[in-house]
Amino acid sequence: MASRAKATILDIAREAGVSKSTVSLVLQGSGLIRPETATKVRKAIEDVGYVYNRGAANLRKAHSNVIGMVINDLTNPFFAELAVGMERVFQAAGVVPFIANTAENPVRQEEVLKSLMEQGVAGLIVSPARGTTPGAFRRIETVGVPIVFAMRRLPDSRIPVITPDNHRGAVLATEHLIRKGHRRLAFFGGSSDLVVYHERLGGFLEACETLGIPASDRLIVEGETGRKGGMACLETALAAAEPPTAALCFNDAVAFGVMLALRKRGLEAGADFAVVGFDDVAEAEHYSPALTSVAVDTAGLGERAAHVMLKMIQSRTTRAEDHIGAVSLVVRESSGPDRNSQVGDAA
Amino acid sequence: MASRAKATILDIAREAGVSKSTVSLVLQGSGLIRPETATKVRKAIEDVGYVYNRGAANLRKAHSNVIGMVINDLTNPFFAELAVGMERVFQAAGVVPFIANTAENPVRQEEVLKSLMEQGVAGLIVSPARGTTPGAFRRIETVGVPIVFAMRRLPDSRIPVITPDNHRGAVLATEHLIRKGHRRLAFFGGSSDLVVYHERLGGFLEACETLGIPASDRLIVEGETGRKGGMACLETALAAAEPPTAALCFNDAVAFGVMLALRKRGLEAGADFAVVGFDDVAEAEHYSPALTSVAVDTAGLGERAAHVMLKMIQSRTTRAEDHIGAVSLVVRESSGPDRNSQVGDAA
DNA sequence: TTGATTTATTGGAACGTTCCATTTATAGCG
DNA sequence: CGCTATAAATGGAACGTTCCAATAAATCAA
Repeated sequence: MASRAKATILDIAREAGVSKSTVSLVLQGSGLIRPETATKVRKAIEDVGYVYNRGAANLRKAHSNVIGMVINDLTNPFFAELAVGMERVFQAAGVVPFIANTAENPVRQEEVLKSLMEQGVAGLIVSPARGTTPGAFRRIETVGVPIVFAMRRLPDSRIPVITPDNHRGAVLATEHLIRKGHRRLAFFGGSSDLVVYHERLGGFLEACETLGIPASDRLIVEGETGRKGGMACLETALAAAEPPTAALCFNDAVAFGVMLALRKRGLEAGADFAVVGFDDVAEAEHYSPALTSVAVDTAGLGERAAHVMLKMIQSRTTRAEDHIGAVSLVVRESSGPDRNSQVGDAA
Repeated sequence: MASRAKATILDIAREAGVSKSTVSLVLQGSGLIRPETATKVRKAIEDVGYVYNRGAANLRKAHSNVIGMVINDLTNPFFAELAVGMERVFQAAGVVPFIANTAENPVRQEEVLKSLMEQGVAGLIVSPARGTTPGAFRRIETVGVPIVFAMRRLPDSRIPVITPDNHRGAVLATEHLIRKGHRRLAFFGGSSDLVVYHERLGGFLEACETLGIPASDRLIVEGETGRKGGMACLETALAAAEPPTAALCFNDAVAFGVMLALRKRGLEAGADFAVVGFDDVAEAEHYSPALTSVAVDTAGLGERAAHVMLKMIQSRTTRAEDHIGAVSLVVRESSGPDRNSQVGDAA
């Protein structure tokens, strides 16, 4: 069964008693070949244990069927969900997505992108690593391979972006807290080298402004974007002279950290301190107390990104519109009313 | 800067005034070329916006630098951690891992494997989807591409496996529960089409046997391997005439589900019902109550798998030893003593 | 029958690399 | 100087496909 050297189209041709061209046609499912011949060829393919060499094929065809997904943190369930959404639509389109992880490391990202390009991908969907330099994608752009950014954008680049409406999400969440009677609010986590950070913080500030929370009653604590960062933020905040009674967190991971730190101090999220997260990962619903969070329809954004990519490939363009996904606030237990206030209306 | 058609080695040669062979040598970092020439060539490479065509190169070289990681469920943080461990060692070896998700779907797995093979991967690390047919990898084996299984094995295959010591882990966990005074024990979640299931269940049963828990006091509830499955298991168990007071769960996800269901009934894990998980995902430590679990050193297993793979590639063999990773029980809050028993010693 | 048309099949050049066997230039030695 | 040894650069064949143009075989119209 298993011949030593790997079988090629010529081996199949010999085995089936036809020409290599015929085999190639069969491989591509051309309707030009007589059904009986096709069957004969297919049998030969099976017999010699052939595996198609896409590299060789691409040498002639120029258009490959693989696209690269470059993700900055696979261990964040958020990005895994995003990947899953994309896969769904790519699979249907007969495109194979290869995922690569950059672990939030620009150098690693550079390597990964290089490798993907060398492999001849038809397109790239990227959630850029923090600290990506503005020129990191210029090379790829000039070559003409379509790129779309997912979830994160770079300061000023012409590359299309698929992202949730961060500003609006933050506004919704902040309004919710204020309506619950909170008057001293904090924004926890994230750092200003991320564009998303400015968008979310911007929404927070705007809502404060609109609903009359003076700057002196707002506390902004930058920090890491994981659980640890959230814990640190809470400690910092509670050490303040007039500590806040509620916080909007940069993302759910930070929120989980905050809740953890509260519990360590014998306080409970919701009753003693209101916490709102961002992203609404699956875990949020199952936490205790369940986390109020801004739902961004992660898988949906993934699908959208994939669609945009397919369209770009098809129309051989490198430009596309940005897409800002709708968001909604999912109110759960972690965002109770201010215990000292008598307002607390329903959502 | 950006020429229309994509630049090849010949364009560089023309630009730099050398032959294509020289360019090729430079590309491979050969020491045979004069440093000044190399510099000249490198400049030309930059100028024409060249991207290396690995497909064409592999046509001659036969050995590629990419390996495929095929993972059955990316959204399970457990597998993401595994992937991260692998990436660490591959990166150091100059190998690029491409990750593909099968979403626990054998058909999808088939497609993904085919694609990876066509791409000419040097090796494959696979955590097979549930329901994988025994013959699914025969094709790849006969071609001679090295495969290693991670975390899961197939009923009888000669493919090397990297897996934690599931049996021992289950024994440790079960002994722990019995020492805490529990006498009616349950095993929750998983199903018998998974080899892991039999290993873990086997450890559970052995420990029960050894420490004198009669079969009549053991309850085995199969179920899905996620949160939902865990919730269902608990309901089933509590409906029994003589419900168990403690459970070893197939994995942490099931355990989280059980804890959730307990909370819904106003019970607390640890105080009212002991719960032990398996895998010790990062989340376990941060849950409330913190989950007692069998730690399997996920990232370590990933690294090990990657090392085995590299060795196989290097020695062009398709065989390697299995590797059973050490496990340890991490005792946290979710596994309290039986409230009706007076035993409850320390770990 | 002949020529035109359709249906199946085929040879060969091209794709962008690598690598062997050569060639050319440079240096070393007596 | 001539000769060999070493260093640097090069041409050409090969890798496994695709696809165009060409051929061969079968069918049809007149």
